[in-house]
Amino acid sequence: MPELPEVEVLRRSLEPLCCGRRIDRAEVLEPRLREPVAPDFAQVLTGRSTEALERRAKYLLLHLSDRMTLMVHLGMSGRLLWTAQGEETRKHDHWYLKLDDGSQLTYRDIRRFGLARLVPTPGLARDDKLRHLGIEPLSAEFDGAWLRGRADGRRRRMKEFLMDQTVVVGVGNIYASEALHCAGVHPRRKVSRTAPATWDRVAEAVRVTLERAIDAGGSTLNDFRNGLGDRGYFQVEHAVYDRSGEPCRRCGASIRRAVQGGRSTFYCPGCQH
DNA sequence: AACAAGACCTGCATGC
DNA sequence: TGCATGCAGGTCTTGT
Repeated sequence: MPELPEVEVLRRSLEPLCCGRRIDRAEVLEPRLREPVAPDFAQVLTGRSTEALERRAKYLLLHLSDRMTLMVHLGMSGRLLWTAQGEETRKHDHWYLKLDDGSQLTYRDIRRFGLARLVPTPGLARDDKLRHLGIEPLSAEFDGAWLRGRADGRRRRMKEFLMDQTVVVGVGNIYASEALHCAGVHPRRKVSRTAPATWDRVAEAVRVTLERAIDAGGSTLNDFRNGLGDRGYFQVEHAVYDRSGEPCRRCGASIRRAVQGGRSTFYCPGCQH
């Protein structure tokens, strides 16, 4: 579910609600996430205050007092939900924080592919999850020349290349398909010897696609919600994702589904080359 | 070294 | 109604 736009939408919705508060209480209900939630999770969090909520790639970084950061990844089905008052916990609620205004931040994740890890803030950039991450696609340094430099001499295909988090972060299965359609580039195209002008189109398409998705509140296929439980609406603007058999809005050809790297890829055979 | 395939987990849609 | 199969937004490890 959550690629860069969804995580950014979540960050923006939560930031004003849960920063600048004291954590009165924390509780872990189910520690078995992708990696076990640390035994001292609740104890470390309790009493600290929340200072800022940052996003790096698909990770949320809740910076706390006393140089501690809570790093959260939503996996495929994770949600962070803010409620003005404490709520009964439900099935698949794995941990929650109670803040000093009576509000509550709950982590819910049906598939438990998510992650919640406490990391000392000074060493954050060297954390093994963050250390190898590539460039932020919405940063000023991200452009066609940068992508081309990373692709140099490789035989990889375009879609796998864009989804490689050590190259550029935040692009997952939906937005790789969408951005490549926007750029008119076939997902199976090899990255080697791709013309500079094509790289410029790809980089611009990634940027524009992600920004539009953020503006639309992200894509809600099944379960994505922002911090307030609201759906996103970018899925209705999808050009190719989950539209196999439907006509391309640009050229009218029938959208195709293929399997690439074990994942569904959607593309238009008429206008992607 | 690069790449595909499998693993992790639950729920849902589909077909018999 | 039940049961079996395949599929889902992401990493991470294993095997070729």
